[in-house]
Parts: sequence; C-alpha cells; structure tokens
Amino acid sequence: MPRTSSFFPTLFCREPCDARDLAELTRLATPVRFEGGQTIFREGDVARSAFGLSQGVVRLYRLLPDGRRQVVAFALPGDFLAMPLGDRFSFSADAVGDVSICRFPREELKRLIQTNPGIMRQLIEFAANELQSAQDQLTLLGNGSAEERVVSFLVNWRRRVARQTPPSQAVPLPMRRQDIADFLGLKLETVSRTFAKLEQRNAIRIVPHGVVLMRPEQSALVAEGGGAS
Amino acid sequence: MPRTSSFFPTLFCREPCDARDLAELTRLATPVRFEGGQTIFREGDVARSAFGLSQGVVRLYRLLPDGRRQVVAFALPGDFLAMPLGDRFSFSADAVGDVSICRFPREELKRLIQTNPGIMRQLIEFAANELQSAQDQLTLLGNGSAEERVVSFLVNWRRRVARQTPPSQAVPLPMRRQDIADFLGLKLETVSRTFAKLEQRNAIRIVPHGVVLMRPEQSALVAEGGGAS
DNA sequence: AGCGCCCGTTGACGTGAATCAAGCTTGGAG
DNA sequence: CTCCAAGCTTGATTCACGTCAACGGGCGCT
Repeated sequence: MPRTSSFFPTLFCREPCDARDLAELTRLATPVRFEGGQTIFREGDVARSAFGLSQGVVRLYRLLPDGRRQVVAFALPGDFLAMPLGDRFSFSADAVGDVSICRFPREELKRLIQTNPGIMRQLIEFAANELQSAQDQLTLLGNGSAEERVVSFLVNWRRRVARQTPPSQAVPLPMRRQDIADFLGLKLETVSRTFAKLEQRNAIRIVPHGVVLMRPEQSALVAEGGGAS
Repeated sequence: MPRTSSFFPTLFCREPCDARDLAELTRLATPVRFEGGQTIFREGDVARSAFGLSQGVVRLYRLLPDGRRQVVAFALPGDFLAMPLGDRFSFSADAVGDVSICRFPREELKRLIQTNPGIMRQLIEFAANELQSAQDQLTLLGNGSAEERVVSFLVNWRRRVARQTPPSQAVPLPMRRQDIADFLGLKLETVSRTFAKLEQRNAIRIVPHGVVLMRPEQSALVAEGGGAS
C-alpha cells in the first residue's frame, strides 16, 4: 500500500497553533488510507482511535434498526471524523472515493488535549461549529421543502469545497444520489427529480460527477419571477 | 420581584467540580427571573452574557425569514442556554412558564473557563452531549413518521424530566402544541391528531398539562399486535 | 358568576413527496 | 468493441401530512 507524500493536512492548522503542539500531534499521527466504500469505523465501536481527514470525502451516518439511514454529515479534508473524546462512536463513517486519514491513538491524544489549553480551545471551537451546523441541518429538515433542501445542500457544499480547491466552474459531487437523499431526509428519486427541475429552470447544470451552479453568488437559486416555462 | 432562595442549581454540578471552581462561579453568577413568554435573548444578539437555567423550561429556536420556526431544543434546569463561547447567539430563547436563570458576564466566564481545565473539560462534555442530541433529532426529523416523532419526543422528555423531579405518574408538558410541532417539524394539528391516536390506542392518556405514558419502560409505545380498532 | 380569548381538537379536502415500476446511461471487465 | 451491472432518471399512482375551517373548553379578567 503506497503512501502519499503529505498526510498532515490543514487539520489543526486552520487557526494558528504553536509549533510544539504541532510537533506533538505529528508524532502521534499515523497515516492511513481507505478505498472508496470502505468503512472507517462503526457506530457503537469503542473509540480506540481518533481520526482526522487529510484527503477525500467521508460520509458520517447512523443506521436505524429497520435499515433506514441518516447521513449526519459529509467530512472534508481538515475535519475531524468525530469528537476525540467520548468512549464510543455515535455514528459510522465510510469513505466516499479513496481517502487519506490521520489516525491518533485516543488515550494519548486525549492526554495531549487535556494538558494543552490551546488545543482544547480549538476543540471546543470545533465542537461549537459542529453543533451549529447540526442545528442548521435540523432547521432545514424540519422546515424545508425538497427543493429548499437540495438547494441548501448544493450551496453549502459548494462553499465548503471552494474553501479547499481553488474556484472551478463545476462543483464536484463525489457521493451518490442515495447519500444526498439520506442526508436531506428525502428519497433518491426525489433528489433526482429536484435536480432535474432545477436544471430545467437553468439554476444548475448537471455534469458527469457534479453540478454547475448558475448563480452561485446569491444564496438562493430559488424561483425568480419569469423563470423558464 | 421576589427571589427564590436557591438560584444556584445542579448547574455545573452534574459532575463533581471542586469547591474553588464552584465558589468562583457563584461569585460571577447573577440570579434573574423571567415570566412565561418573555424573551431571554435573540438570535444574532451579541452574547454579552451566558445563561444557566435554574428553574423552569426554556425553548430555544430559530426563526426563518418567512416566519417559520424551528425549536432547536427545550432546556431544563441544569442546562446552559447556549455555548458560553462564541460572539453571538445562534438562536433565540424564551421562557415557557416562569423561569429562574443564572446570568454570567461572558468575558469573565470565558476567562475562568480558559484558565481552568476542569471547567473546560465539562464544557467540552456539554458540547459533545448537545451535539449528540442534535444528531438524534436530525435522525428523527430525517426519517421518522409523525407518530415516531411524537413518541420519541414523549419518551425522551419523560426521561429528562424524571431526572429532576422524582417519579410522578403524569409527565408535564408545559409547552404549547405549537412548540412541540415546531420542535418535531410537524404542524400543530398533526401533533394533536397523533396524540389523539396514541390515546385511542391506550398508549398514553392526555391530562390537563401533560400526558401519562402507559408503557413508559419500553422505549416504544408503538403499535402492538391487536391494538384497538 | 359571566364573558371572552386562547389554545386545542376535529373534520374535509388538497398536495408534495413516497412508492412502485420501467427504461436509460455510464463505466468497467472480458 | 460488447456486455453487464450499478446507478440514475422518469412516469404513474398512492398516501401521509398539510391546509383550511369550524367548534369547544379552560382560564383569567372584570
């Protein structure tokens, strides 16, 4: 199994973080790779390791007893895959396409975090961000129509993706329609239909592994007065 | 405006917390009361204070531009009303019935937290809990039928309420139907109908300001084989 | 005690998304 | 290049929940 050169990513480096901390973290980190579709950890597993995503996209999800699935989030490079504290994972994670990951032994990371206020602060900030985006999602699922959900997903995804790779016309969508549906609380047919409707309205263009947003600047691609008939 | 004797509640005291920390916190806290329906803070307000709930119930919610509302959570005594870090509130809070609150000046609390690993740890734990319950809620809104949502709400609410006041037969529901509906992503008529259906099935009994759960032990009050026709 | 206002309940009806069911497109293997 | 399978799209139909509307009951106010 070959190794890519740079496994240590934006992780922890969004905010400045002093060199010693970084050195400590680097020492603890083990690079790991997963192929598309492979499971990184499962809901309920004892959390022996913590994971930081270096490259690729990971879907985080819960499985209900009857087989329904809720995708809780899509992780991008720089994200933790779960709060590094807590004994067990509260959701499963698997790779969407190939991914590179930093694995940290949980006990040691925990110790490092707890003795280091700087890192701890960042962790709280991370948690607060996660909480906020969970609440955004909650609001969306509680109130939004299918179209609002899809539009909101596309706009947010574009913003997140753009943060990493310089602006390209098309927004890549490496995940399957089913993943998007499970994220938005819809069925995949509904996602597909909604995409089609948006395309007919010239709000998006569907391309092989992504979409092009026609008016990405405005937060809404929503119905404007005299749209296409 | 009279004051109740004990304003300093279970807050921070779920986990042991050394006496000095507690003394510091007590020094910072100002007791405040609000009447039912009053607003404690609004989404977007600069967070000059942090709030800990001592008595009563508070609904935390977001308002959408078009007037729709998502209730993000109901807070019970012992809960923070928001993460004490972060410049602005990301949701509004108002009192459901009369409440007693501990108000902390944010800057000083922040300083205390950041210099005190013990408190910081608890804060992370609080954040992790919040995150998890947000994800539970997300899963419910993404996948659950009206009945599943209502049942889940009742069971969880019962568990949380039972933690504070010793077991009583009836589970109090101080919030309005509209609040429950906005929490569950339903309309109030649907909540009302679902209550009625559960009562007909002898899963619950509706009483003046609450309900009695007939089989509270099992997590599901759901349809059993030969239910009432 | 009587009045009026919320709030909750109940009913009839409409609608958006789910479901069921074909086709179609794409990408990988031989 | 052809074949096959997985995933995507599209269409017809159904159903759960939303919408609109009327009614009723509890509670505070006078």
